[in-house]
Amino acid sequence: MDALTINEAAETTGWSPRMLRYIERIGLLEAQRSSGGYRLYGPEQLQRLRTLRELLAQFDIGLGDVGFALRQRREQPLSDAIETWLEAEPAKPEGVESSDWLRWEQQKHQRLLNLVMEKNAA
Amino acid sequence: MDALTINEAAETTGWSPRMLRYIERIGLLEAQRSSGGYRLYGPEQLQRLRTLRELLAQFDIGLGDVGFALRQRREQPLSDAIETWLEAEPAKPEGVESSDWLRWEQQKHQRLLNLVMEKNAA
DNA sequence: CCAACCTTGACACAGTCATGCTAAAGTTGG
DNA sequence: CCAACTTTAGCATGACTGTGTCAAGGTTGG
Repeated sequence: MDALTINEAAETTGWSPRMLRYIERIGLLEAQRSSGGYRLYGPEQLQRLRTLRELLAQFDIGLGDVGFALRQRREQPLSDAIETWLEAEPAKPEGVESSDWLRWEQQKHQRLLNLVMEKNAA
Repeated sequence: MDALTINEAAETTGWSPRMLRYIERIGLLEAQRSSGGYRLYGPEQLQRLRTLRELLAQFDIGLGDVGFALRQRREQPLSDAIETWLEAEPAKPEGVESSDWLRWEQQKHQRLLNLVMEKNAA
C-alpha cells in the first residue's frame, strides 16, 4: 500500500497542493487520511487526478462543471428537471413561417390581452 | 400567432430584457425575429422562460449550469468523458483499513521510488 | 527530540457570471 | 412622419471561481 502525501501527489499529478485541497473541498476527489490527519493519495487517486486534468484541458471546462455533473448524477430530480427543460428545446418553433409573420402583430390589442391573461393566470 | 416583443416578454416572464438577451447569447433559448430584427417571443418561449426561472430557483443552480448541461447533451464525447471519470468515483477505496494504515508509510523510500517511476512513465 | 512536512484559516487577486445602464442607430405602427 | 420601442456594443459592478501565499499550530519519523 503506497500512498503519497499532498506535496508528493501534487508533484506527480501536476496540480498544486492548494488545488488538491480545493478539489477535495468541492467534492470531486477525497484522499484517505493518516491517523494524524494527513491526506494520503493512493495510485488510484493519482490516476484520477491526472485524468481530471486531461478532462478539463481537452474540453476546456472547469472544476465547477465537473462538480455540477457530479451533482446531477447524485440528485436525480435535478437531472430530470434539466432534462425535461432541455427536451422542449430541439423544437425550433417550426410551422410559423413568413405568411404567418406577415400579420404577426396585426393588433397589439390581442397581445396585450394575452399579456393580461397570463398575468392573472400567474 | 401572438408574439411579444422583448420588453413585454420580460414583463410576463420575470426576466429583465437584458437577461433575455443574455439567455439567448449563451444558447439556452432563442426567439424568432421580425423582418426588422426584433425578437419575438411566442407562448411556447414564454412558458420555457418561466420554467427556466423555477428550475434555477428550485435547485439553486445558475444559467451557466444549464448551459453546461446543454453542452453535455450536444457533445457526446464530453458527456462520455465526464461519465467515465465520475464512474471511477463511487469506489470509496475499500479494503484499505486500519491494519493496513498502521504501516501506511513504513518507508518513504518505497514511495519516493514509485514517485520516480511514475515520473519516468510520464 | 526536531527538521521537514501537513492542517486549517485567512487575505489577495485576476477572471468569469449575472446584471444594470447608457449610447448610437434602426424598426414599428398609428 | 414620428413617438415609442428594439438592436448591438460597451462600461460597470457585486459575487463567486480558481489560485497563490502566509501564519499558527499539529504530525511524522529518523
